[in-house]
Amino acid sequence: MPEAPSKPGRGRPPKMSKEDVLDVAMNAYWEDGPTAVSLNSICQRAVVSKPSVYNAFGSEDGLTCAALEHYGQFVMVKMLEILHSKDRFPNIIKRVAHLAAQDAQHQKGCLFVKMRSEKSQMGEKTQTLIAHLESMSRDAFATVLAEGKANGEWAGNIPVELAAHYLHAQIGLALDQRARGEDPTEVLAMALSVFEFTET
Amino acid sequence: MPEAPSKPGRGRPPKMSKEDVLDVAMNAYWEDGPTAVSLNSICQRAVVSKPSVYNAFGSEDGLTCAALEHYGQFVMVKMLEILHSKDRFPNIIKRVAHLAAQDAQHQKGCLFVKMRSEKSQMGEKTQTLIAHLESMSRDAFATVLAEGKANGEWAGNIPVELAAHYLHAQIGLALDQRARGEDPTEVLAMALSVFEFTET
DNA sequence: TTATTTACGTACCGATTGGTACAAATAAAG
DNA sequence: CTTTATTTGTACCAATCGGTACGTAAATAA
Repeated sequence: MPEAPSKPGRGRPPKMSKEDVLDVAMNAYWEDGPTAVSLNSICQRAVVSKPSVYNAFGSEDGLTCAALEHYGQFVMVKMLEILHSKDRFPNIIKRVAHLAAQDAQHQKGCLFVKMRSEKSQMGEKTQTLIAHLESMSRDAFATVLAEGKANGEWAGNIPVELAAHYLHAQIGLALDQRARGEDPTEVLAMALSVFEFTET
Repeated sequence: MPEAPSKPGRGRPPKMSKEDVLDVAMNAYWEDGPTAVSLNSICQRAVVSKPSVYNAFGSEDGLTCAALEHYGQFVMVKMLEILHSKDRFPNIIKRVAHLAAQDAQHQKGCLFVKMRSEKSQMGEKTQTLIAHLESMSRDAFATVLAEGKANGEWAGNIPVELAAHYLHAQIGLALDQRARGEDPTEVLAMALSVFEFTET
């Protein structure tokens, strides 16, 4: 009974672990690309029958959506933690840049970024979750920038909304570059230099 | 006889126009995404039989490769023309940014960028062409930057190689944003400001 | 006319897709 | 033990995928 002991249950005990399947699905989508991985292949990799997956997730959209939620909970949350930490503004920028450009976990890129770039091919629920994660991420960037501006740790000569959009886009670019095998370190540093330099 | 009158031909005259099919394929890949469009659907849209397409292009890889080449010849070339023009450096940057961020032709984004981000799912020949277009584009950026530096129209306080990589990446980001329905104008302007500002 | 060459349309191939019907298996509840 | 509830495994479904075999239409060459 690998699943939660929520109910002693009446029927045959489940052999499948929802968590295991989510791990397998998340990594498969993450590594090979969301549209390149079939539901069938996930069943094979997780050694689980298809009806079990449908019983647990309802549809392919349900599985991809759950896998993306899993990713948000266990991977993206680390970036949000940095953004919500009470560090100095330049340090937060530095730590976020390092996480995106250097951390070994994002060698394959970012599942969210990959799903977003193919969102038109994703299911309905997954598209909704993508939009939700997008606004959540952008809000977190905006908060950091607003605080940095209030504390005088950032010149703030750029509207907070635009700067947040910019930061979000540059981090996404770095993660996209890593997915392609590039090292985004220098390009990202160059992009983020607009927060350290002043106008002429 | 829609095809070139290269040879009076002996057998039955071709009904299919290679150029027409390439136009249809290019726009289909461009609009819906390269991996979202099947060879079958292209045959339907172009009102051409599958054996004709195979006769002309050999395989799906041959078709996608030819479509990307078509795109390079008729769309990407406009960017290269700007880069190779003998304009002043700031003007060239401005014109390139406008082409990527404002031009109506790139409302669907950029086929090259889309194929590159799904290159692992593309055929062998297509992957090779992607790499070729990539280095061609980066070389063009490097040339412009080197000339701008030589003419004193750009501070050049950044290595030309890195600056070219950066420009290439930012233009790609803008085109990716447009494909997602965003307006990249402000973000791109912010990214390119590193060429106009000086260090503190 | 006859033979040859070429491209066409149809109809098919095996593989794979997302999704499901159904019965055996296995537990608790009566 | 019987009933009921639940999950499993197998085996299937129609649709679509990339790719092809094959006979026919339509042109020139002889």
